[in-house]
Order: sequence, then structure tokens, then C-alpha cells
Amino acid sequence: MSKNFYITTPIYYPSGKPHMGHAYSSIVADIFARFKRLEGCNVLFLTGTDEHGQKIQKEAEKNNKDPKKFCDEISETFRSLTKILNLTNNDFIRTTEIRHSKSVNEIWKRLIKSGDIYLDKYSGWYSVSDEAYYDKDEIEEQNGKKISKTSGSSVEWVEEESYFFKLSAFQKKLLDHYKKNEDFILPHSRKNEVVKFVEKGLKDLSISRTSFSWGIPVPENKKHVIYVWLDALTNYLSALNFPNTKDEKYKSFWPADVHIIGKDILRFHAVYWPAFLFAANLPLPKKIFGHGWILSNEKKMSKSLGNILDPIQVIKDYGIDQLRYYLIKEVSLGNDGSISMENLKNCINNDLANNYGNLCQRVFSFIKKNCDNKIPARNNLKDGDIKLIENIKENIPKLIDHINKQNLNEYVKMVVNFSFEANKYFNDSEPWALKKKDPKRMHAILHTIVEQIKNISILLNPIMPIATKKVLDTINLSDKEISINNILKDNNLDYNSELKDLNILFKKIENDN
RNA sequence: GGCGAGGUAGCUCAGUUGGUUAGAGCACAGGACUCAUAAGCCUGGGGUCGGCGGUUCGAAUCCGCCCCUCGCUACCA
Repeated sequence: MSKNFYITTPIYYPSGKPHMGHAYSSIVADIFARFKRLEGCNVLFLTGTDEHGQKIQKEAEKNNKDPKKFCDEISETFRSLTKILNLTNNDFIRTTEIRHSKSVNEIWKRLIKSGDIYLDKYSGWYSVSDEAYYDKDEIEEQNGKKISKTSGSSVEWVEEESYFFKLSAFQKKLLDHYKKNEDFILPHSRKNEVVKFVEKGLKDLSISRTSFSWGIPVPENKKHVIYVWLDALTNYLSALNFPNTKDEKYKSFWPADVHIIGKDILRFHAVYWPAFLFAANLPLPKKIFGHGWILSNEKKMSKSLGNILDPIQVIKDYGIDQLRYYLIKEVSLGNDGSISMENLKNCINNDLANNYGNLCQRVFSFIKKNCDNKIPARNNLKDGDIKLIENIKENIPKLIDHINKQNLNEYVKMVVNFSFEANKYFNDSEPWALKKKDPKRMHAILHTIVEQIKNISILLNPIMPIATKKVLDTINLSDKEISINNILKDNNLDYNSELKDLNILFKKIENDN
């Protein structure tokens, strides 16, 4: 009965510290994962690290470490980030694990079998310092030396034996797939880029390297290691025990429902990955969502600009729920979004402290003082009360739709509106004026507002798991009742237990620091 | 250069197939209230909707030209 749902983040390349972009991808994926669980889905949420390649090998050498040991350490910082970000990933995959190399080997064999791999030579102008090949028109001659126009570093003509993947053969199949599956690549603006790119024609792809050794060896030719993208992308299958297609996990979760990625790696996911899967005769993921970049004060974060926002530091200063909420509210998923400390503070103070946080505070302390600290039962509700409650219920399909369309922004705005509405309702109803005059009416109002707080908190739970859990604990709602279904039910609050104490949910941020 | 996206209030953006006085949040100013984290609620100012021209009874919305910003343009991830 419960639907399976498989969502992934990119696996991160641990050549440096985790940054805001990593945090963003992970948080976004976690929010979808959590929401799907609220809906009652059986969710598999995967993240991990991509550890092979020349860069890692060099870094390890520089640090005088065995590459595997080096990766163990850095991978660990990404694993600890999942805790800091409060992610609910069910698994954490590393490309240095055996289960992964098994899976990559199988993919390789399948591509060989299908005849989509051949051995040839790769040649071109290569810059050692940039670790990149340049096209003829990307280089120029200076003092008799060839240099790259863009980086200025010297390049040399290199010929390297390499295995190639017949990417060119998949142009039509890819274009057909894009056409038949409108939402395969999202957002649509990015889809157009990919389509235009593929329409221009595809060259075969070099999928092995001999210039370094830190990678998964080509099964039949150990001089080569498998090109890092063929290696990395396969992780999505490895976590399902892939070579074993009879495995429960594989059967339940492949094809993936959505790969959440940054726009910078869209091509690999939207062109190479489907082509590999076509060749391997495996189903394609249902959706690839390329989100935008997080900019700091309108600019790309860079050391020279001094505008780097370290997610770990921001979380230390302001809290993880706060960062999660802010990123989702402020940035429209799919577009680049600018964030700033100034806006973060405003957002925390307005939406969280003044609006949602204070709503909970004012209501619960009112109940404590006037209702023996128990939620009044559902009695004597007036049309206005019912209308308020029903408004959320009626909007549930719309909210689910926003999530299914990755419209996180709209989702949050709608939920926050419920919170505005609840504050207004409380104000207009003036329960404080009814203590003596009409306690029945006062009780009806308080019942209604608690119902709203409960439902709003459930809806915000995927975004701010810690704070909303505190609120739901206060009204004695158990974990398993935190679900979309619970919102749709009537009259299911706990009227017998006393409310637990709720401390200030979100501290306000002072302006002077 | 080619292809694509966009330029709407001080800031971030929404504006459905062209239709009455162009909207929201934040910021700013004023008011009534007190349950609450001096929070919440109400009211208000502020926009030649990038520029010019065209189609139309009527254009932020359609067409043309121009100006500006941004993305993609193949093997660093």
C-alpha cells in the first residue's frame, strides 16, 4: 500500500571542505524525503562521497597519505555534515566501497557486451596544472609556447590510450526520451539547455584514464581506471545492491524517483547517465532536478571576495532549523538565489520568532493560565472556526502538488500564510476578553487555534524538524501521528494530558552583532 | 559569435488566454489592542511595469528595434 520513493543527492567530491552548495543540495533532498515519509511513503534517501580521481590522488600524495586513508578522513567530514544538517539519509555510499566497485564492474561489462565501448586513442592539448584538455581554438602561442587562453598555463600535446563510450549513438534515443518525458529534466529552462546541447550532436566519451591509478580498474585491462563519471553516477545503483537485480532493494527502488543535483553537474546526469543506462539496458531515473547556486550578497562565493558563508558556522550561530527554513524560503529552487546574513536575521525574526514561534507561545501560555493547561475539547465550533481548520485541509492536495513539482518555495509560502492567518484569527477572536463573559466560546477558539498550530507544525516538520517536534511534543502528539493523514482527521487532539512546557522556540537575533 | 532566460514599489519577487484604481512579503510611517519573544492586528505612502515605436476600443501582457543583466556553448569535478 505504501509507495516506495527513492531520492538522492549528488555524491560529493571531498577535495575540500563542505560548503553551502553541498548543504543546500542535501537539505533540499532531505526535505523531500521527510515530506514523502509524512505522506506515508517508504523512502530511501541516499547521499555519499565520490572519492576517486586524479585530484584526490594528488591531494593524498601531498599530505603523504595513502589515498584510501585520506578518503576515510575526508569522507568522514561529509558524513558528520549529514548529522549537522539533520539529514534523514538511510544510507551513505562511498565509491571506495566494495559494493560500489562490484556495481561499476557490472555496468562496464554490460556496456562491453552491448558493444558500446571501444579502445582508441585520446589526444589533445592538455594542461597538467589545470588538469584539463583544451580545444584548438582555446589555446594560443606565446614566445613559442602553447598556452591556454583562459588560464594562461602551458599545454602540451598528449596522446593517451583510452576506452570510449559510443555516446554519439544515443542522440536520438535521448532526444526522444526528453520529448516523451516532459519532466525528466527540471526545471524546464535547464531542460532546454540540455536538449539544445544534445541536438548539436554528441561526441563519443572517453571513459578511462591511464594517467593516474586512483580509481576502479577496467576489468580486462588494469592499466586503465574507469573514468570518474561512469564510476560516480553508478553509485545510485550500488546502494541498491545493484548487480543483484533480484534484490528487494533494487526491485523496490529502481528507477529512482528523483536525483537532486546542482546545475553544474546537470549534463552528466541528464546526458551521460541516461546514455549509460540505455546501453546497460536499465530503466532511467524518473526525474533529474538541477537546482541553482547559492550566491552570497548577489555574488558567487569566493575567497578573494571574502563572502564565503560556511554552513557549519552559520548553523553554530543561528541553528540548523533556521538555516533550512531560510534557504527554502528565500531561494526559489531551480534559480540561483542570493542569501545574506542580513536577510537571514530578518527571516528568523519575522517568520520564525514573531510569527510561528510567538503564535505557539501566546497560545500555550494562554491555555496554561486559563484552561488548566489542557487543550479544550472540540465543542461549539462556529462556522468561522471550522472554516479556518478546513482551509488547511482543503489545501493539502495543492501542497502535495507543490512538493511533487519541486515547488518548495510556494509550499513554504502557503504554510507561512496559514500561520499569519492563525495569528489574525487569534487577534480578532480576542479570547482574553471572553474569560468571564463566555468561557465556552473561549474554549472553542482555543481548540481551533491548537488544531491550526498542530497542522502547521506537521506541514513545517520536513523543513524544521527540531522546532516543530518541540511544539508537537508540547501537545503530546506522538511521532507516528506526525503525518499528512493526521491533518485530514478531525478531533484527534489529546484533551486529557497537560501541555508540556515550551521554551522560546526561536530566539530573536539582535541587530548589533 | 550562436542559442536561451530575464529586466515590475528601497529590497525579493507574483502577475493566469491583453480588459476596470498593477499585487504580496520585507523595510518605512501612523492607529487601536494586550494572550505572547515590545510579538500580533489594522491603515497608509511609494511604481511613466528597461527605452522607443507599432497592433488594438484597451498592453506589464502581443509585434519590431534598441539598451542592460545572467545562463549554456562537451570530457576539472
